[in-house]
Amino acid sequence: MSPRKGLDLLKILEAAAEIADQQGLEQVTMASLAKRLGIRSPSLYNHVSNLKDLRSKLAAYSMKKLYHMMSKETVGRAGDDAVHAMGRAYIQFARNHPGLYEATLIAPDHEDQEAQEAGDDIVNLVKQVLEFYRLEGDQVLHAVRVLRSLLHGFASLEQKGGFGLPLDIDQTFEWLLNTFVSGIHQMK
Amino acid sequence: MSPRKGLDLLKILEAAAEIADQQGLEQVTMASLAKRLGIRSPSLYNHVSNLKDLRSKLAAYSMKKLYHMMSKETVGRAGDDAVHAMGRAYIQFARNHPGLYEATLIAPDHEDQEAQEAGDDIVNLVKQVLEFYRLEGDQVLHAVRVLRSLLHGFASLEQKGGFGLPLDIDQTFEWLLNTFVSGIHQMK
DNA sequence: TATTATAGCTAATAACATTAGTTTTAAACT
DNA sequence: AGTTTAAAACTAATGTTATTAGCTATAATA
Repeated sequence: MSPRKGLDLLKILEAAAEIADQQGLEQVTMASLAKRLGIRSPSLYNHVSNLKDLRSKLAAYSMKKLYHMMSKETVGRAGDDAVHAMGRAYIQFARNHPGLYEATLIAPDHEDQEAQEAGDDIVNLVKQVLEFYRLEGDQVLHAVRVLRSLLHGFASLEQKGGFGLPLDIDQTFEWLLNTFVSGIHQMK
Repeated sequence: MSPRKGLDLLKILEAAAEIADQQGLEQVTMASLAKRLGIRSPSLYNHVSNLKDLRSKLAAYSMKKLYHMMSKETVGRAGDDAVHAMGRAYIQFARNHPGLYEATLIAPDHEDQEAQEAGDDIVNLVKQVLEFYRLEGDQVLHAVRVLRSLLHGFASLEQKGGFGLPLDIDQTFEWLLNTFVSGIHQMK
């Protein structure tokens, strides 16, 4: 009836994001995405070069959203308070957007400039928050890695249902953040 | 020329494990596995009921191997020493068997008894190691979750190339374990 | 108004998982 | 030893996927 829908990359990624969050990242296929957009799957190749490219673009899209969430909650805060706020924002994002969170972990294609940058932005944000503690030399970078490991590990295990035990999960998360900050203070 | 090869589930899983470690978990398909075993893919259905079942069985297989590595390195050790040894064993496994490590994270099918048990074994092992610290009440369970989060987060990020920075990764890992144990001591 | 780049389309191919139905062999039982 | 049988292999076929090639129509531009 009407070729030429007003499709652009953003609308495509939003549709992909919905599928990912509702049905899981692996359900984001050229076929399912085309169906949701009301077009035939070969038409998608006018916008992305293949499935891998789509996933890479979705990764960049997701990381930007995550970065936005994290930075929004971190402004006006510092030290332990900022670490807690940032951590909660991270976990909240993973809970609200399970599919997009998965997408943030897609191995960053070294070709893809945009995905690369989005990842760097997040690292720099965390680094900025941890500057507060005035760690020496490389210590800040180690701390960034450790905090990322904690947050990602927690989010990933929670998402996969890895915490089978009937024990308050939010309490665990507070415990986790406290462990980290007390570890940081110790390092000095 | 010769139907009736001496195939059994173990040999099939070993072949699947090789593919996973060499080419990535997503490359473990009915087609590639059959080719490696020298049979046609429909024949695999005499041993597993479908691809999902194969992946679930591979998950159980992987968790058993991981458990074995971890427990082997933990006997005869206690406290901080045991935590470090266990942590190193975990990371070593993820490095030596990237595909199998991915497989340990396959969402445990609630049907699959064996995968369930293998997961419980690991949790119990970690718990046993942390009993040393004589934490109160639910604290041990929180600690188990936090340690798992740390280890998994680190392994996963390292595997995905998430630590882009040119900074010694083993040093980060020591930092991580130290943070954890110092956090634990703090909790008491 | 004529041109052109592009966003959609259909048709076709190759890879995959899976099912149905068949053959063959190794073991189990007369 | 000879017969039966369950299981492990097979071929053939179906449906889904990603992807490429080539066609068509339309929206923007000249």
